[in-house]
Amino acid sequence: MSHLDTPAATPTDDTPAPPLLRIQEVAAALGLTTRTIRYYEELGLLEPAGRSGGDYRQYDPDDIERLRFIKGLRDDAGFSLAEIGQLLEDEAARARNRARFRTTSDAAERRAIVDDALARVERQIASLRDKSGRLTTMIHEAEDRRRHLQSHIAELEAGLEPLPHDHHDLLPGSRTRPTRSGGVTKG
Amino acid sequence: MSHLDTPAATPTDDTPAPPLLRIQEVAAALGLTTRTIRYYEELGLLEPAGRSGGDYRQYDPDDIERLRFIKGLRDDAGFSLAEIGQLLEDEAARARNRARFRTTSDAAERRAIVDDALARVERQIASLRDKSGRLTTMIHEAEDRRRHLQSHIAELEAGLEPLPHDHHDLLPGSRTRPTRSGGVTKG
DNA sequence: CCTAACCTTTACGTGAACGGCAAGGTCGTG
DNA sequence: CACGACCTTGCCGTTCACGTAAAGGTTAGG
Repeated sequence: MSHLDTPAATPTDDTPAPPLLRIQEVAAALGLTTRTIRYYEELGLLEPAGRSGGDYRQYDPDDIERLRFIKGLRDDAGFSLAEIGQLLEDEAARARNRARFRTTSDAAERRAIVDDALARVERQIASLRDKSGRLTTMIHEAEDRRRHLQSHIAELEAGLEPLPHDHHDLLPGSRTRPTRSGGVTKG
Repeated sequence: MSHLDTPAATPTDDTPAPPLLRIQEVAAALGLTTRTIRYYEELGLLEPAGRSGGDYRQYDPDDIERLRFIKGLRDDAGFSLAEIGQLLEDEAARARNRARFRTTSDAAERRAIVDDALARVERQIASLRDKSGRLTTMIHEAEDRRRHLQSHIAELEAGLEPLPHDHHDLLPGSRTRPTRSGGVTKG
């Protein structure tokens, strides 16, 4: 066993000892700030795998995954941190349920536990699908506008008269609208 | 009031004179507050169709549509009001372009204007699709978890031994996780 | 052992997105 | 014309999601 490529596995322990990262390494890897990560911990969204002798937070790959998931819910799905807390709490409940599941042998209770887990996951899915569906509607509306423009371009390319047919905006804005020259920057 | 259901169209004007609403009626119809609507106006996101003699804001159906669009971008897509301002500014640019379009007869310029409009709309679509795609990914992950649970239930219903096969979490959380008993409510 | 770079907690500051109140004006119905 | 319900602007307060600085402890390298 001279060609060991993984650091040094004690003979009595064959688990590869996961690499523990410090907070800034995690932050850099995920595009977050250390403050943000500590804030999420303060809210109870995650807890680092461990602490060093000098109380340094130590994060393992699971922590990274969890943080990546949180970031996804925040950026991609646009959930508030409170909502994310709910979703994660459901996950935690699932984990606890699995533990209980393994320690009981009552068939009915097992059934109840799994049913509960299923209900939780389906709530998550419904929540996500709801958002996705409404987003899709908005996309379709935008695509309608694009289709309209493209047919307009086709007319131009054919060298036709641009008869002012109904150009049906999905957004009003025809009647002289706010100039918006300054942008949203408020005073 | 008599049985006049549409206000009163002056004989010289055949456009049906759109119904003008006051701010609270609009707010109630859209599930917003009057404060929110005024705030959006302060940010330049919209401007009421007109004012009454006593400076009351008056909103027409186009305004309602615009507000509904804003609310959609905020709630469904999770955009910030600044981002929404950008998207609306694109819309405003489209409107201005249409005006320019109708006052020019230079084919090349017309082409340029429509091309610009198309580019803007495609930016909007890309922006929305990006969000939608990432959301869809998250849905698939959740569905994977559900499928797994369902197969688990099937096993139980068949009365099988629950051999602890790989239950592959997409979220870690196995290693004793934060209790989260208190919720996210911060002190 | 010394030092720079990193970490810790504590705490106050900030921008976004409103909530809510005050002081006064307007609208419409009796 | 009175009166209640609605509106106006102005301004300060609040919650969320962090930013940032202070005062000190830890870790890795020379």
